Amino acid sequence: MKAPLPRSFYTHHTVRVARALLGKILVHEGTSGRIVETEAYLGIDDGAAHSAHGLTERTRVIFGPPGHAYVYLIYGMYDCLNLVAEPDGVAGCVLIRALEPMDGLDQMRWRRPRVTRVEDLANGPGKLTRALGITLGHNGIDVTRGPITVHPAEKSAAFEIAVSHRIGITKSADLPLRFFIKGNRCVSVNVK
DNA sequence: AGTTCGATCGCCT
DNA sequence: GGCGATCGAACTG
Repeated sequence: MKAPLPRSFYTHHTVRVARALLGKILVHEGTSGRIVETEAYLGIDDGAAHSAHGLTERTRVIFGPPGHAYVYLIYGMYDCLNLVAEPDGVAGCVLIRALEPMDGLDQMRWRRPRVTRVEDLANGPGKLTRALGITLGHNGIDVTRGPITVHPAEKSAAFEIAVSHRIGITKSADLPLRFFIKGNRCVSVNVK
């Protein structure tokens, strides 16, 4: 396993970070997966972003230093993982939407017992946090240190990046801010 | 203090 | 393809 991505990886425009995260490896306590789908949530001119209404207790992490985890509860029951981008003081984060499971398949199956196909273990933002054991308790942690970390791929594999509008939002719905590995079987939904 | 509604998922038809 | 679960943040008054 290579060293975690350094903070400088995250200190860029959110779109650049969202694209660069594709193909990287997300790790938590013996479970891991290849990131195959992301969405960018911008600090300005993005009504869908939680940071759109400014700095609050909830959005504090998004405005903070890059390379940290923003985890929030959606629909009262699912946890969603974001990685904070942009310099300290500037809002912007990347929602991790889908993983291709790699290590710790037994643990993932234990946490998601009704799933039969490997590609269904982590092909959604709520599914991947459940599969890897990521919860609200991880909000604000530094992913350059752990226990959640992100690593370069062991060997570089060529892939094509596809772009679409983001999934499940109503505000700023047409912005092309969803990025995924074209043709990957673990992408959450087929939307173009 | 009450209401609305969401960056989802899985079960039902 | 439709819908219920489940709860907290943000907004209304």
